[in-house]
Amino acid sequence: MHCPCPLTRNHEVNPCANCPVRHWTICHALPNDELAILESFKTGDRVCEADQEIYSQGDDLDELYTVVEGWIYLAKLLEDGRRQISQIALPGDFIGYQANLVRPMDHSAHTLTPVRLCVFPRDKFLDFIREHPELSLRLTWMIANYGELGRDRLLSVGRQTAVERVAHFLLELYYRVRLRDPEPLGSSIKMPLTQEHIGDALGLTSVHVNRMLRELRERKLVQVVDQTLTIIDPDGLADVAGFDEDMMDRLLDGGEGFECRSQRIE
Amino acid sequence: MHCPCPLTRNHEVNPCANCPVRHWTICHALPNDELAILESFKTGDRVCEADQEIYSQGDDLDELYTVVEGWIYLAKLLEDGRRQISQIALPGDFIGYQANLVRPMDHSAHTLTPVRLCVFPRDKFLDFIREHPELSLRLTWMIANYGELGRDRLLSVGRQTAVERVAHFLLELYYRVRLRDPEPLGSSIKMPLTQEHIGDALGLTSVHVNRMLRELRERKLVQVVDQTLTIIDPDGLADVAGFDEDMMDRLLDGGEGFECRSQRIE
DNA sequence: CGTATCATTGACGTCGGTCAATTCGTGTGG
DNA sequence: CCACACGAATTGACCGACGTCAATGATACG
Repeated sequence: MHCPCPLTRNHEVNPCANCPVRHWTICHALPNDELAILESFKTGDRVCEADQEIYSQGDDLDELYTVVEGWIYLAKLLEDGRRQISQIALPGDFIGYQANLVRPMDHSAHTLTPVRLCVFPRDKFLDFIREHPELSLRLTWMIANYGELGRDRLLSVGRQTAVERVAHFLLELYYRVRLRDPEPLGSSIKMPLTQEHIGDALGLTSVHVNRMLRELRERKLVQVVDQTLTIIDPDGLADVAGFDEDMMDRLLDGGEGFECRSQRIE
Repeated sequence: MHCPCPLTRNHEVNPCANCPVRHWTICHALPNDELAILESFKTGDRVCEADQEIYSQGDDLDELYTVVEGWIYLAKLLEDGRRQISQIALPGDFIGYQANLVRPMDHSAHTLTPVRLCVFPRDKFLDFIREHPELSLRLTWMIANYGELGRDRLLSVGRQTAVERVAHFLLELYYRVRLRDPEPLGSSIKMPLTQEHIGDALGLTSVHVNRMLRELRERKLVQVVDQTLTIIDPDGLADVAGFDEDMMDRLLDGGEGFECRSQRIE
């Protein structure tokens, strides 16, 4: 099974060298002159509309994706329909990966906006990775990173109050977007999420998310209007969110160095 | 900084070939005749008492550990002391790893019982891994697995009721222990956790955990007495916990095959 | 024995959920 | 151009799951 969206194979149109997310994803591990390695491994591109299921919990997926453009949410469902959003995937994120690649997917991926995906064949992936240690380390970096974000969220959902959770969530999103697009034009970003999405990410109902957003607005910390998130008072918000320095550093660490290199220098 | 427990360097005492967790941890990736690779990389063993901090949130750790014996919990703290346990680490688990190995630890590790750790040097770790692709893939498998367990817990904490959470937690623990020690002697395991630990793992108070344990006991599903967990009705419990087949499979997947091999066979 | 830790239980309070009504914006068809 | 439908946001009234506080046992330990 794979995403039903149309696949384009013309790599010429989007050579990896021009890829907008090159440095936010796995490919960052490759120097310019080795980019061809991934370019030849890549299957092609898929373009999906907003509000579409890329894969569903239970699917036997045969691809892996890098998000090139657009927003996606990853979610797990209980049998009666209760939903937990486990991650908001942004450009550069690598999705569809699981510890065991031959098992059915343990979560779903759903587009929030029109999306462009870079597609890799699943069955050859580990063999491919095995031959390229730098890619392997970079992959591990990314997977470990997603694990950390997940546990940050767990702390938030398990031990923070509703206002704190919402504040935390919005700040995290804000910095993740900013990392990818560091234009200093105001402190606003486009955020294509409904209050129900936010609730499903935080273990709250949309009604209560609404109340918390009102509170944050009245306290002049943050504003969400018309799918636009504006951070009015970053410090005040960080305060409510329980964001410490280290959390901030970790969020803004794109794995630049990235560890296998910075480690060498030590 | 490293764990203050005494370090023994006499590898002769515990050669890797006799290691009890050999097949539950990274080392599983190595065939017998290559075990020496890890044996020479290993720093030594550390033995810690119960109720001791192996490393703390904020520490600059210079080691990495495989749990050889004993139980450990990993936790994150908010500034005011609220605590979220993010993982119960059992023999075979690899702890201390983070996406960025040179950053201060984003969580703490605390022993629940006396513990024996297999110690690796942190600063040489990635260089070491880079040279051994099979280890690298196995590491990625483990890290990805921890991520999945974390997101399973997130679903539970975010979207399940208190009874469901407790049921889920106990079942997960039970199967994780059984995977390592598949003796069929009754359906009991030793579980060195207080009700407060369980609460901190599930976003509940110990008082409420107590009430839920009572309910589960009265419903004849499970019993916790004197640090011993007894599963009375596995199916009934799985029902309450919202455990599906796939979840079970995933829990019982030690990465045997493990994917890079089973993938080849496909 | 005195102290400490954990388990257990009851009384009561509150945070966040449920239900429902209203508004608003957008798109769509007549 | 207007009528209508639809989804999302917003708000109020009310409720219940879980937290808080406190008392009581039970067990271990020095």
